[in-house]
Amino acid sequence: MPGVTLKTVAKAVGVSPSTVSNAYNKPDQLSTALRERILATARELGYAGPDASARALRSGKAGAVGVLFTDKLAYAFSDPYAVGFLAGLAEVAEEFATSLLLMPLSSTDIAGGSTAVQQAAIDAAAIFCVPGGHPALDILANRGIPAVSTDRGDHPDLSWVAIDEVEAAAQLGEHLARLGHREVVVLVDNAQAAGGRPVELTLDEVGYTDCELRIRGLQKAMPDARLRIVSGGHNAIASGLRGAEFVLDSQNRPTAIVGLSDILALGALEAMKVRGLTPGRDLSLAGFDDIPAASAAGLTTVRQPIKDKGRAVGRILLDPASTERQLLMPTQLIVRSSSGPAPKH
Amino acid sequence: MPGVTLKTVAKAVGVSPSTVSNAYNKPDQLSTALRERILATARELGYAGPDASARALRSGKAGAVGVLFTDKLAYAFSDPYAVGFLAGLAEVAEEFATSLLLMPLSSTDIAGGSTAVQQAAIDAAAIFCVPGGHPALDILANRGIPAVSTDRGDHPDLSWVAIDEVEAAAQLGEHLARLGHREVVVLVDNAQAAGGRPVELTLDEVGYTDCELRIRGLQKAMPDARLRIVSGGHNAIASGLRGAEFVLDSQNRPTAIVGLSDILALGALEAMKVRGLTPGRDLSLAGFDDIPAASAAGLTTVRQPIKDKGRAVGRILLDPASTERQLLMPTQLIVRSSSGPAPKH
DNA sequence: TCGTTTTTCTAGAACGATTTAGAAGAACGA
DNA sequence: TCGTTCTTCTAAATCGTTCTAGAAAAACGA
Repeated sequence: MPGVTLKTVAKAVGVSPSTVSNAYNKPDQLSTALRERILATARELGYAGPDASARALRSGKAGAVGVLFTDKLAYAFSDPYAVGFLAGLAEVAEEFATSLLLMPLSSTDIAGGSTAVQQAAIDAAAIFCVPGGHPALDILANRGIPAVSTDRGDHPDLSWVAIDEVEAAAQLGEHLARLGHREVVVLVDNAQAAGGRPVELTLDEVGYTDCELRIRGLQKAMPDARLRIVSGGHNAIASGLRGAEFVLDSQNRPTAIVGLSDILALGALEAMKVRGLTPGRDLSLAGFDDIPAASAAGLTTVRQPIKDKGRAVGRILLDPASTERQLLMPTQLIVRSSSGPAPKH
Repeated sequence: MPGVTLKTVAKAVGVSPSTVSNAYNKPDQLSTALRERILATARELGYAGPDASARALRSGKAGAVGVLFTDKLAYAFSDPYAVGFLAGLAEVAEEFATSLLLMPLSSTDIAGGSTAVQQAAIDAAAIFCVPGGHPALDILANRGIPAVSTDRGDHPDLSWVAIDEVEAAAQLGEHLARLGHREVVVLVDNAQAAGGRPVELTLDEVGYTDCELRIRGLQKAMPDARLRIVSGGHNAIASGLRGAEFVLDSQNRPTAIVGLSDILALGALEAMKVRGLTPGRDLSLAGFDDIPAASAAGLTTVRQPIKDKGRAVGRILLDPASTERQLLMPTQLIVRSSSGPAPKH
């Protein structure tokens, strides 16, 4: 068994371990000749450089920021919105030669303490659409790991990069109200419905803070409308489809459906297609996020600068020069063909 | 300065550090009463559980697998194909409560030794479309980290999950040959052209093993055709656009363009649109991968089961029960409207 | 020439846990 | 009652670095 360590190399060259360490980390602390000799010997011995864990332990820097995602990791990748965030974050991470640690958020065994959030060797964390009271957040706080969330939290000292959810949703609500919609169904991401059949929820049951705020925004802008909240499962096309089916095949059809993400709205769009309903004429449909597919589908939606959001989170986390701790990003209502006047009856 | 460690807790409870460690890791090694007492005291002191780096150092397990991506990380997220791979991999990682470490592949400072690949605390690595002789691969090998590649390597003992690149491309080549195409341009991902103007390359200059193999496959199936290799930059829509512009605006237009990824082909599609060219009639266009957008665009392409590829890589890396080390995945030629008979002149 | 600064290198103590081997006491069967 | 087997807990070594303080040698200024 070899087990070539820094010590091995040091002995082979005939210097102290500190010197070998310096050869790797502080090249200006030793003569070039010696450094070359050390590096050469290291190569010869098959030494792959300082061990990552040991270095992390001693120096206190892991060289990675953690990313905490809603729900299952696999789901995150099926939403271009989440991917866009990641792309922005990755851009900054790359700039600072930092890795991104994607941690699964499995809720089992939290008490025992062997979740990824606890195991993870990270210097900081980006929190993407994680519901307010999630235990993982407490764990992070406990570990003293600086974190930036994509939702405005309750604590005034928490960092975030977010949008004004209420206002953004209100813009959309006004648009729909002006078009005469009074019967509206809001499609949300919800774990309860993940198993099989869609469920109708109350505002309290919604869970995600941002979803709740968006619904409040809609309510604010459409005081005369009846809002129903429905979920067909996690944030995925199929969930939107199921949720919309449930609604469209029921007795009291709404005149408008709002997906709280474009992905959900696109699922609803499929359900409409199957039933021969034309969006914007027979029924209005709107989404949230403005992912690329939304424009192709002619979906009315609320655009958020998601990649910028990712970049901003990255900057706060990694750039010492960045002093901003809380950032409100702009949103924009994008009206397309999927929304139109409510049909008279 | 607090610095609550395992020792602190041990002292507070009045037991040895080992016992506290066991309370977290081996609950059956101590009485339930004591364990509860330890956990309670830990909570009280604000101890967040065993330090990740220290644990990783001592136990030799980091609880994370690294992911090595072509080019810039940010680029990876703009290709649904890469994202699909990640989704499959994440699914398995989640199952094994393992995190995913996305490492930037910046090529600077390789000699010095402070690249992410060296810094990273990982147990294994997934290698996605990294060119054959890349230094990062040597580093991994040196560190003794088990790795699985998405390309068949040269070494017989390297693990991989791949497709038969030559055969897959040959299928497409036959299709085009049958349609009478003799003048073909192949669009490839290439760093040389990243700066600005598109370049025409020889087969030797292509670099990525899989790209090279695909071109060979095309050549094999179209022995009578003249193949030109062109790149407009990295793997992105804009590069495909630039590459196609270069080709379409030149003297000798081809009758068919093959993008070695759908993303590149979609870029070419845009260039065609601008010029009023109808795909499949004025000029044939084909891609590779079959990403979701390809079907929407009517793009002829070669489908690979990318999510399965990710899952398979994950299994080999994480599942001790998996014995398979080398896996060939099936591919399928998907003919859509973007390819048609070569126009006579 | 002699003190002073700079360069180059080293000793030894952390960093915060896990592991191995084994001690002390309780429980057990005869 | 005595030996044996569990159960419960501990002491000490170890993982592979980096860091702090400082020593030895070289270079410098006057």
